[in-house]
Amino acid sequence: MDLLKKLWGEGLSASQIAAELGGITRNAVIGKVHRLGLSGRAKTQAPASKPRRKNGGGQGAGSRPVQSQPQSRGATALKLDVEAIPQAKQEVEPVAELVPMAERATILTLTERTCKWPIGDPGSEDFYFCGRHSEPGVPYCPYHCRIAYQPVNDRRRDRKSARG
DNA sequence: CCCTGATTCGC
DNA sequence: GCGAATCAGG
Repeated sequence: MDLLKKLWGEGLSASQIAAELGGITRNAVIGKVHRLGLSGRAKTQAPASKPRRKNGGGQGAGSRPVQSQPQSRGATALKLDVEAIPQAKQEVEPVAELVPMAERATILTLTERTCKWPIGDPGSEDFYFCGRHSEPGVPYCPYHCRIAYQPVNDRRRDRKSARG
């Protein structure tokens, strides 16, 4: 079965699907979705009267000088090990997590550049992802990067010293 | 700025 | 048929 069709049906965005499938761009996903005739989703643009190519009479799309752009588009697969994240979190002592509602992310809104640090109990309604900006390809925001990549021993030492 | 889908068009 | 480039909207 076409995973693409499935995911699209699930309501995932094109970029999310592209990341999920890996190796393809969101353009490819959209293009395919269109060809499959699945495009009609929660249409954001009802009026189909949107003349593209403000260029004029040229071939707007196909004739751009693609030269210094071999494949460094958005083709990077997300490949986020979401399942591994909660486990890593267990090693972290209760951090005072507090992400503004506006910045929070759900599994559906994570992208290459959103922090995927899980907050709250997975499965609960209070569960969400940090969602703050991270460098493209980097799973966490700077703040959570420090936590995530900090040696476990360091964290434990930190805690032990508090006991006495 | 970042993201979204839509469209066009060379391959 | 595929997908990159481009566009347009949020």
